[in-house]
Amino acid sequence: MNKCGRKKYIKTNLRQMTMETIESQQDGSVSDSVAESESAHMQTQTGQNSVPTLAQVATIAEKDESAESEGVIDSHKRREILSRRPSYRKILNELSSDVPGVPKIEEEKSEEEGTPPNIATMAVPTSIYQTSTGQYIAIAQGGTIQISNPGSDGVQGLQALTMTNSGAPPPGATIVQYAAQSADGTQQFFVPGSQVVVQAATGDMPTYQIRAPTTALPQGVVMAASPGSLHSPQQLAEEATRKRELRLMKNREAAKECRRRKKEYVKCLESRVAVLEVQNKKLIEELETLKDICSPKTD
DNA sequence: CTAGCACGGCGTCAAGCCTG
DNA sequence: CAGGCTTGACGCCGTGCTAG
Repeated sequence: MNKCGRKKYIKTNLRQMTMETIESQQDGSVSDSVAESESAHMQTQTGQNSVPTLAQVATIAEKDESAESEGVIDSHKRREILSRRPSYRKILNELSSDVPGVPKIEEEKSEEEGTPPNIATMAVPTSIYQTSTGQYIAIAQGGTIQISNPGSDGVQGLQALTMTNSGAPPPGATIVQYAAQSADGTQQFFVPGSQVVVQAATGDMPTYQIRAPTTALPQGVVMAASPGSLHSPQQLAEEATRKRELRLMKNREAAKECRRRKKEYVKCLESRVAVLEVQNKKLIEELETLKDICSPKTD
């Protein structure tokens, strides 16, 4: 087994091993909502997609281990076996609803982070962005853009703009009318994910690049200013590339978030294991005490 | 010092799930 | 049902540790 394979094997079985540990802790009297919720999900999924039960997965995993030691791995088969566990967020949230003290994974907090609380109370925006000059841009429902300057005692300098295509915009044809002037003379508009859309150098058609706000290095994403007017094969190819880059960027962020949730989930399970081990130990001691009481030695 | 190993993180793909 | 979201799997890379 090469190192990568070993690593992947460990990673693949980490969750399953954790679940087996917990399941061994679970003995009817001591409820374990993690295992319950997971097995519940398993059962629902088994009905739909023939996902094996925990025992089946364990058995198959053992077979996998032996097969892998021989260097024969059917990754596709393993994918099928291990595919589609319930999401960490779902499990943890169910766990937190069952067991007080278990932290919940927030739904989506990326946009709330870094946004002053007083911004949220001034309107009902669908999105809030921050410009390079520290201003906040709130895009309200209906396409109205509100621009504000954060002051020491609240929000100042509220401005409102409308998007040129507000109303019934064609898909993907949003035109930003507000931009901030950056140090290098380009105009920037901030988008979610701590990145900026920068107006690129002049050409036949205005283009935009997605950059990190602190650096001037483009990430190779070129956005057409008016996708609705694409006709030539080159433009179509650029649009396809742009869509792909956007998808990759989103998936990159999603993968990061997923890993963060996974780590949180594993931490939660580990702490739960620790609690249950203590609980189990206490129960065993109690059982021994009761045994001694019920069957005193006859000397 | 260096090769080898273990481990963690990241980007990407693919497939299932969820939701409007 | 289409499109977005979620997550397992895989390959790659960087880092730290250790034996030679």
